[in-house]
Amino acid sequence: MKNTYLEVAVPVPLRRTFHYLPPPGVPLANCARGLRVEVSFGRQTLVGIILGQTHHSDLPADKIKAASSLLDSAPVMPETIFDLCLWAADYYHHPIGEVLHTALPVLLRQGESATRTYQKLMPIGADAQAVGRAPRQKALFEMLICQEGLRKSELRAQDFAPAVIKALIDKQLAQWQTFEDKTPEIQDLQIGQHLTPGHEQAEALARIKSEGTHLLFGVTGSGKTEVYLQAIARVLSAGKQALILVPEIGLTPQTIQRFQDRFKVGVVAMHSGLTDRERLLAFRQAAAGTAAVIIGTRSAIFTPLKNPGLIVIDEEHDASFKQQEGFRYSARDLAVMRGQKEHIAVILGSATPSLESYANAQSGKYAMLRLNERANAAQIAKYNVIGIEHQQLTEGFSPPLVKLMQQHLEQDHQVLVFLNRRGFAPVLHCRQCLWLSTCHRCDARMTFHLSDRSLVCHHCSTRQASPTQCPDCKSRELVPLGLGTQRLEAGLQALFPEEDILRIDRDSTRTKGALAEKIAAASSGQRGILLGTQLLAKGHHFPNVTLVAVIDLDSGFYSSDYHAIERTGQMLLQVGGRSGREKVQGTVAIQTLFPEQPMLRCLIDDGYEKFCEQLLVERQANQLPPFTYQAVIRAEAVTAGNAIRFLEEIAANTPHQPSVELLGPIPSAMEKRAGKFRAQLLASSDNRKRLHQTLSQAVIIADKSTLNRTVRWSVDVDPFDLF
DNA sequence: AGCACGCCGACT
DNA sequence: GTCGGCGTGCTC
Repeated sequence: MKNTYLEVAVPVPLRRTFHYLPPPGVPLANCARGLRVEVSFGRQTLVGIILGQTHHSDLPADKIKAASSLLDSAPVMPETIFDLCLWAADYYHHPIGEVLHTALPVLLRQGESATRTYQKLMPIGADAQAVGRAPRQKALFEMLICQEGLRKSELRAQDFAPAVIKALIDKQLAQWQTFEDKTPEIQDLQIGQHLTPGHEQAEALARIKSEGTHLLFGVTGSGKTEVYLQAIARVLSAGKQALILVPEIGLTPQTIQRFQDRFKVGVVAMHSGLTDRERLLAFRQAAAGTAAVIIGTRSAIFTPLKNPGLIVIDEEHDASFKQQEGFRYSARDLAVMRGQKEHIAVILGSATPSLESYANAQSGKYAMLRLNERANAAQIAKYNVIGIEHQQLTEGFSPPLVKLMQQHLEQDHQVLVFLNRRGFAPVLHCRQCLWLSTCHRCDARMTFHLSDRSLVCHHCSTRQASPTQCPDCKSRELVPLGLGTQRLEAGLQALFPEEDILRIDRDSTRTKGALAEKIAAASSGQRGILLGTQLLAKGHHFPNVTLVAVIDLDSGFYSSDYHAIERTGQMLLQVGGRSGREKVQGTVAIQTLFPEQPMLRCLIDDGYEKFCEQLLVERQANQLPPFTYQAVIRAEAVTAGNAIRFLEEIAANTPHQPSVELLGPIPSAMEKRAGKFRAQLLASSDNRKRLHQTLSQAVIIADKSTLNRTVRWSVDVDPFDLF
């Protein structure tokens, strides 16, 4: 009779599984797929997951260890999530052990029980005579029999001394047994009052099927959230659960509150602020069906649901849905795949959908649901492009912009000034010898911060005191070059001495709660100037802002990465959505050196949809995604040249596939970052299957390379950007 | 990734 | 003489 081994995925960065014998005393039949086992692996003890059983192993039988213990009696995740992980490991070419690991809360990775358990003291036998004469022991024993065991809390309530309990156990008349907590049934949901849907919202709701992916393309203020809420209410009334994913920046207490207000009970949030214990609790509640609505960020896509009904991805274009290191999955794409596996509906919502989702909706792969009207008659922002080629700028502001700002302020409105660059100036410069403040760990300039007169590298966070004289020529003529938010703040102070100015960026919101506080102050403010970075561009609405000023568009619009223009277009529309309210039209003023840039004109004059169409034409002409598929192998090494050499080895040894192109390797746009030299190899093809075959082969070469000792590398399928 | 083994430099 | 640097080999 041949040996049967367990095939176990272990959390190590190895693209293979390991064979173990069942734990001592555990029958093979109990070692089912999806159960966790504790195994000794090399000199360490790890928690692995059983993938299956096999009769074959390349290893001699005496080299195969037995697992030390079985940790579950039921799979830690439902079959569908398990399958999703297997699919993701394959699709993203990432080690299966690490993928399964990321799908579990930390405490489950460490071996904690997946279900809530409690201990009960159970009687052995039923013969009260066996107790003898001890009256307390006899009373306890009789009570154990008629109550079918007692929990610790019940024993305490009945005042049984520990010595009495111990005596019964010693006489072998009672023992502790572990029971699984019976999870309470889903509470009676009280769904709050819905708003009356507009006709577009009603139509969108009517078109949401019980299965399939839907793109909810709704302009800002068109009431996407109300559509989500009512779609969720529908699945809840059918006794099912809903999973909502929001961008990292969007999971605010207000967002959670909005769902709680509508659904009263059973709303569970999964955010970075939770402790490991709280995360496990949320995971169990979702898995047991006691949580009706689960709201979370990227990693919540792996949350098991007992009765899955709907997945919503809000702001589906947002970068935070793509993990940018290690296991580089897209939670949005996994959501679509999960929806297929669980036969439930997926709603991707955005005012500025990603090109790929838009294209999928146009081709009919997703159902397109449009919301074109803003609720309560609010108007779409007006765009005002200010060419600054021939303008004399004062601290970054052109005269027409200053005038415009004055007008809005005089009407007691707020003005939001947007610049995606924090600090005072992006570089410090010596007038005498042309020295520039560069970072020694990165190929980048160090940003000058005036508040503490420091130089900070925004790529590796290196901070040093700003020199008072040039390190090279000792001249004292050091001047800050360029604009950052701190400098704009000073400039605005001089231009508008009477106005309140509130700066909101990562530097001004370091301390916990500072961001929420400033946002609240900004939303309730009556008049004045708000100034900030990306932080301000997302999510929050400022009802009294009527003018948004984009100080420098050009750094985003012109980039070697073809994704940049799409992102900048999304940003322009998103900042427009921050402003205006009922009956007051918002204005977005944009300063640029190229006011006639065709794509900018297209976005402003014809709208986001035409902008997408136009970009898709260009992408098709240039054979770029979504018309082709891409993957990047990224590498970084402390030693210059090692990353490139490693990728050259891969490029040279990976068998060529028809229609698959390998481009590079090339040094990354910023070759040195945080002391590491970085390079990348781009693979692209119009044939997804062949691209993945190539990647599989490339990964084998990479694993075999002797350079991979000193090179850190990862595969990035469907990269979000090419830097 | 960890973790151990193993062979060459500056110190109690 | 040792403590410890990180090269390389392996993990069922």
